[in-house]
Amino acid sequence: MKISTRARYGMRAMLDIAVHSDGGLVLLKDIAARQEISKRYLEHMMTQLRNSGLVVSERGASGGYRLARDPGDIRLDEIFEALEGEIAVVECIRDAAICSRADECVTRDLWCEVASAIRSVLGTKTLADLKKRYERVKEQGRDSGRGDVRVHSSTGRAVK
Amino acid sequence: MKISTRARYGMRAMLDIAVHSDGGLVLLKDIAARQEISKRYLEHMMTQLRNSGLVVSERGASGGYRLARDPGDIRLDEIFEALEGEIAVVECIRDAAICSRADECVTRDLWCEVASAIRSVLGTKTLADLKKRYERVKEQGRDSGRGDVRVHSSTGRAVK
DNA sequence: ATTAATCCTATCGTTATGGTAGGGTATTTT
DNA sequence: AAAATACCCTACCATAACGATAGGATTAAT
Repeated sequence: MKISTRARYGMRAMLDIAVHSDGGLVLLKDIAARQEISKRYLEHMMTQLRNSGLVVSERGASGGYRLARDPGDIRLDEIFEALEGEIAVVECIRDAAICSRADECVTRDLWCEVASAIRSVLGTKTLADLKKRYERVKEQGRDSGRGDVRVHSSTGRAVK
Repeated sequence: MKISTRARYGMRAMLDIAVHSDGGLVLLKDIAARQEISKRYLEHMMTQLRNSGLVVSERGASGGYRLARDPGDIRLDEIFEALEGEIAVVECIRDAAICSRADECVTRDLWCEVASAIRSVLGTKTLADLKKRYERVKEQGRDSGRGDVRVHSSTGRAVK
């Protein structure tokens, strides 16, 4: 169970637009450069995001992308599902031959709970929240960059 | 983002063993028949579960499988990870070139939250819980089986 | 020895993933 | 008008994962 690069790159691209658009358009070229993602590959993700109505594009010279809505109005599960498809689906929804089995139903309920749990993380946050977090992290990195790194106990990651 | 058949079948197999072993061994053949899964295919999942120390097997005629531990001592995330691999991993954990970027860290934190959410569903339930649920559902099905089908409000599935 | 069970390994077709590429279309700038 | 710029559409490709099947090897009871 992994998160695809499409979802990761796409999420980063959305954040990048939210951060770098000052009301204007953001260039694919610039997103690709900042995020260190192949421009050609990122195009696909932008297409998916556009088809899902999360960004709008303008063509031609000095075209580019911008968010279709206010960052506070774009939930992260929308971004995720645009790139990754429906969250944690179990296919057996309308397969009566399988779903009539009580034990199958029990495990199916479990998978539904898993899907809900994911949605409750991504569905309660917006791009504005992510942007806020980004700015906080960036700020902290600036005034406490002295080389000492605190490590989070459970994840083993650098923290702060 | 889908849950693989391996995980679904394997979880059902574990539940099947929990339900049908009366202290003794459960035959692969019987699990496969009850769960309507190809015996040959289910073998693979049993191998994974055995290698993860969740079931033990006895070979030879009148061999079979049984749970390695008490059902109450087998967490569902253990089963899941045995079949599906580590939950919602992001690969960039020790890739410093990527992780030194503040914005990447922000999205990475998000994926970690997603993983935690999944773990908090599967890690707080045991096979004994699932078995209990199964028996409750089975019980309800027996004394209210009059052809009318109740539909679950949120999932839209038949409950009964 | 026969039988019945798990075990190991290989194979196979299909789909998904990650990524590249060529050429087309729209728009601005010169 | 033409060049430049930027998005857009479609195809392709290599690899890996997925779902499933199969042959034969072990192990142990009868």
